[in-house]
Amino acid sequence: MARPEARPGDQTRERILDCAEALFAERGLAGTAVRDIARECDLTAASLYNHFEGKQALYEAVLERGVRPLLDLLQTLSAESLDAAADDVIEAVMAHLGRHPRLPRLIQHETLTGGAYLSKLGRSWLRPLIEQGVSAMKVEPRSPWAEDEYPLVISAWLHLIFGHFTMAPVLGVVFDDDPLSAENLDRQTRFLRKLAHVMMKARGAEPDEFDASSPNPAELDVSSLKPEGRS
Amino acid sequence: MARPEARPGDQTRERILDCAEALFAERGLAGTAVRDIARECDLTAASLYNHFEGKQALYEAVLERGVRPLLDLLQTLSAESLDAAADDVIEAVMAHLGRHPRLPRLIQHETLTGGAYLSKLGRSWLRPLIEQGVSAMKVEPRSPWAEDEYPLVISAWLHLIFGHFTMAPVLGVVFDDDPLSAENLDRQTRFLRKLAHVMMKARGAEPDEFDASSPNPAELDVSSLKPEGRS
DNA sequence: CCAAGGTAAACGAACGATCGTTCATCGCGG
DNA sequence: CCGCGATGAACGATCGTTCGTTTACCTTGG
Repeated sequence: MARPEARPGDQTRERILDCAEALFAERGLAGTAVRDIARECDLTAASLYNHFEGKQALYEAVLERGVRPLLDLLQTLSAESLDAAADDVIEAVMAHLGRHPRLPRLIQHETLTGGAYLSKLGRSWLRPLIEQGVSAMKVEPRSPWAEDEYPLVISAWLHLIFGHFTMAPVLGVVFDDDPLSAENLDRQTRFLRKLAHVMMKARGAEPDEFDASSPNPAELDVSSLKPEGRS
Repeated sequence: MARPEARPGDQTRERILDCAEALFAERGLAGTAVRDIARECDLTAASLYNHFEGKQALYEAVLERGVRPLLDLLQTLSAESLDAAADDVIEAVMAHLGRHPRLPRLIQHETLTGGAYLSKLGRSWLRPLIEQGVSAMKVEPRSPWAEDEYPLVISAWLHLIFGHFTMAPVLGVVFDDDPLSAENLDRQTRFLRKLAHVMMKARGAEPDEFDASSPNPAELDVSSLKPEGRS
């Protein structure tokens, strides 16, 4: 049997990654000093260079280690059932992010600062996610959404799920309650499930009142769509 | 005659704020050097200290100048008609942010790094926004949402609108198209208007269909999150 | 009308602190 | 005894900020 934990080096490496992830998620790449990471895991800055080539390499290792499991999770979900119920995806993703609440912040930092890792992030992670979501929507097309709106719907879900984590600090101030507590995460998950039902299963109802079911909404003039004024 | 442009000082000050806003929104506070800001507006770092007390003061001035008009806009909207149609709010906010696309990024940076300005941001800006949204929802209660879900609904709209801007860089990579172009901003605005109709005007319908199929351990104390602090 | 004086703003130079990184050395387990 | 990993010291670069000086313009007294 290969001893699974016989390599203390990797153990140290993992510990460094943990501390770096915490600080990078909180302060971003530029706001985190190598010496701070070292101090956080009872090391010296020089020691980190025995395990990583430099600050940038450490940063990308943190991102890679964080993003990979999420990517795997989504692939697993789509493999099990292509028309995986939105419920299950929401449940699984929220549970995963609840266990790794720093990940959305890491990704949001990288997105905002537009680092070198951003294009890889978009192409190898977000693009398949969106494509997968779009094709899942095509399986069950009875929804108020036109096919060219599917990417917007999936992007909206990205915003809804990630926003709960990236906005958590300021929402915590507003509600005087931590949005990332187990209780509130569960609450948000149930809310998103309900929202999914409202969004997807909504009766076509009277879309005519609002949208003339034009297949090409690009030609509509926004200012002309004033469905109701106060009377 | 008082010459209207007899004060080049304020003009310079405004130019500094412009450059600082651009760099802070792109790289964050820690990632932006005072010398970079100075170079951007053809000045020397030393000159900036004739107009601002320091880097932190400049940063907060940028935030203040950016947030204030948005706050005013929302107050104006709620003043005109308390039950201001969600359509109008979406339209106005998206138009404003489209004209100031750096603002959501500034706020997101501040939220992520949790600077000193965050609590003021939450209390004086986001809190009234959410309270205003919640009370607007109470005016027209025919919607699938329970009253204790109103804060979640408003927060969701925050995520939907801000997300489009903060995620723009990575979404641009995915779709190979700038989400902040006039065309795509218009498209997103129309999408959000439609989503508002789907969310608000949807049949209250059968939540039983949803709750019954839910493997969720019943409804815990959903009323625990405080929609309003006072009691 | 001009000269003297005052003031705000821009600048080059420099400060100490901290940044990421390198390197020679040391300690310790296999 | 060998070798990996932790270390303190030190490097040049860059950070935010300060200082003394210069420049340009406005006011004011004669």
